[in-house]
Amino acid sequence: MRLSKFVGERTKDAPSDAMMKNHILLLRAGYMKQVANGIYSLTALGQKACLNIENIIREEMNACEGQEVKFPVVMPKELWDMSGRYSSIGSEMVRFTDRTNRPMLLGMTHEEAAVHLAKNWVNSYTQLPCMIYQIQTKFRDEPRSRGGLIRVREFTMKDAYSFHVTQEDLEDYYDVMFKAYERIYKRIGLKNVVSVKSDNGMFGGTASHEFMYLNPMGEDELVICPHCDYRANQEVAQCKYKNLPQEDMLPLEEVFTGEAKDIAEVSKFLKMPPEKCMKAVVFAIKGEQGSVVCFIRGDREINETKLRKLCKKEVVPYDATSDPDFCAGNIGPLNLKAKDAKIFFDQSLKGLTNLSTGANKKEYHFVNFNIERDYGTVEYYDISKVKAGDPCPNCGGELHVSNGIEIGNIFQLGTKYTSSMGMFVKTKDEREINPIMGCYGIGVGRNLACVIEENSDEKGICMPLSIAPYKVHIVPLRLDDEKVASISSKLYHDLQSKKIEVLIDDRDVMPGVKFNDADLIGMPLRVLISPRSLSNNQIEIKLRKTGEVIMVDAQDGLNKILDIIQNNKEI
RNA sequence: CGGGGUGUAGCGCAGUUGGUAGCGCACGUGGUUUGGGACCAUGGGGCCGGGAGUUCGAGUCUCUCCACCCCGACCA
Repeated sequence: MRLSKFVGERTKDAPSDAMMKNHILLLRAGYMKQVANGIYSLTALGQKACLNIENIIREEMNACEGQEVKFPVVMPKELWDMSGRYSSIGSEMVRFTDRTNRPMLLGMTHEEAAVHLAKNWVNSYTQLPCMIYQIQTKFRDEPRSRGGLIRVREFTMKDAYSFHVTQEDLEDYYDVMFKAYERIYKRIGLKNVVSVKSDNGMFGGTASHEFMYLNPMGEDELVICPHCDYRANQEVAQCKYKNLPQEDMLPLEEVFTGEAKDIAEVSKFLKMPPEKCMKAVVFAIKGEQGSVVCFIRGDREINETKLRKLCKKEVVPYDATSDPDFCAGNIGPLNLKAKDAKIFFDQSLKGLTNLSTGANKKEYHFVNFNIERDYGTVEYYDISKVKAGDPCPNCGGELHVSNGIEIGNIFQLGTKYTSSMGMFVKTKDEREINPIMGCYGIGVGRNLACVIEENSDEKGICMPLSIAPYKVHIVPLRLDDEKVASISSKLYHDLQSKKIEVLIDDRDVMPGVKFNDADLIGMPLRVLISPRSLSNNQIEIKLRKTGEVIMVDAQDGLNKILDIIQNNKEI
C-alpha cells in the first residue's frame, strides 16, 4: 500500500479522552476511528492486523479438528426461548422486531445456533467428538464500554462449540483447546498471560477457565499463588485464614461510639484492630422484598459473586441508610429490627473472640461480642474476597492478587443446551443421551489491544511480525532522486510478488515526518532508501522492536528481507 | 442506572464585563528546503452538540434534551 493513498490519519496529539495505551496508539497511528460509544471502524491497518490474528486462531482451531462455520448475527426469539435465555438475559442483548413484527435479536453468543445446526445431523456416538467454530461479529449492549478495543459493544469473536458422549471425553478435548489457546497467545505476541479458574456466569456448566493478560488496568482481579499452580478469578477464589489468637471471653458490653460509622472509624474509636470489628454489609435481592445481611471480619470485603451463588438469586448492594429497619453504621446481629432479612456469617469470623459489632441503636456498638455465646450457633459461609497475603487453599503459601484483562475463556457446559433444545445421540449401548458440550471464546479486537499494550514504546507501536498488517515499511528519502525512486519502486514490487505485505511512504515530506510515522505505525521492518546510503550502493534495514540496523547492498535487499522474515519469528 | 467531567475547523486547544470566532498542527496553491515532526507567501474550511428562553444583540446567561469520557453498578 502507498501511504499517500491510505485512508486514515496519524496524529501527533492523542485524543484527550483516551486513557489506555492501546487506545491512544490505535487512534494516533490510524488503525481505527470511533463511530459511537463502543463501536469502531477499522482502517486497512486495523483490519489487516485483526485478519492476521483471525488467521492464527483459524489455523489453531483447524489443528484441533475444528470445522469453520458461520452462524447468523440475527436470530429469532424462538431459538433463544428454547434455552430460556431470551428472558434470562438482560438488556445487554438487543431485541427488535422485523417488518412482520416477529421478535428478533442480535447474537451475543451462539450456543443456541450451534445446537440448532448440529442437532438432527449429529445423532450417533460415531460422529463424536466434533467441534464447530466461527469468527464473526457479536453485539453486546454493554452498560459501559471503555479502554479503546478492550471493552466494546460490537466486536469480532471466535467462538467454538464441541460435542461429546462422556464427561471424560469433554475433559480431554478441553485440554486440547487449552493448549491451542496457549499457542495462539504465544503466536500473536502476548507473553504476560495466565489462565485462571473462573465463574460460569450465564453459561451454566461445570468447569471453566479464563485466559488473562496481566495488566494493572485490567478489570478482573486474579488470585495467583506464586508457590504452586493455584490460579483463580477473585470471583471464585477460595478464602483460607490464618488463625487469630483466642482470648478469654469477656462480658458483653454496650458502649457509646458516637458518630463512628464505618469500620475505620469504629476501629479507631474503640482502639481495636479492624480484624476484631465485625462488619455488616446489606444487600437487596433483585425484584424481591427483603434483604440479605452479611457479617464479615472488618478487614474483609464481600465477594458478591459468591453471595449470589449462595442465595441462588441476583443480589445488589442496598442503601441501608434510608431504611428504618436498619440503623446504618450500627448494624449488628443482636436486636436486628429487619426480621425478614436473611443473615449470613462469613467464615473469617469463625473462632474469633471479643468482637465489636453494631448494637442496632444509634451511636452504640457492642464490644466483647462472641457469636456462639451471645447469638447462638451459626453456619459460616465463604463469601469473602481474597486479600493479598492470604494463605493459598492449595499449599498454604502467600497469595498474590493482580489485575488482568480477559482475553479468552473456555467452558465445560454440560448438557444445558443439548437437553433444553432436545439434541440427542445414540450411544454404543443404544441409549439416547444429550451430548455434553464445551464452548471456547476469544475476542479478536481485545487481543489486538492487549498486543499493543505489551508491544509498544514511547515512539509508538512495535507490531509483532506475526500479526503486523505490513511486514515491511519502505521509507524512501528524496523520491526526486532517480536512483532512490527506481530502487524503492523495484523493492516494493518485488516484495509484493513474493507475497510480502509492504507499505511504502511515497509522500513528499520531511524525513523526520516519515521516521516518526514509521515508528508510530510500528511495522517490524523499516527499509530506508536514500541518496546517502545509495552512494555506497547500500540500503538500511532497521528492526522496529530492537532498533538494530542492518546495512546491505541494494541488490541484496530483497533476499536479506526475506531471510529476516523467515528466520526471525521474534521480531 | 448513580456520581463527576467535556462538547468551539479533521486533531489539540483559546475565546475577557454578552457586540456576530481565533491559535497550533493537518489540508490546497506557488517557491525554497530534504537523514528525526523545516521555512516564506497565500488560500479553503465553523449551524460554537441540538432545541427553547432572556436580550437590540448569545460561543458567552437560563432551562432542557443529546453525545462522548472517567469512576462505580453491571458484564460469555
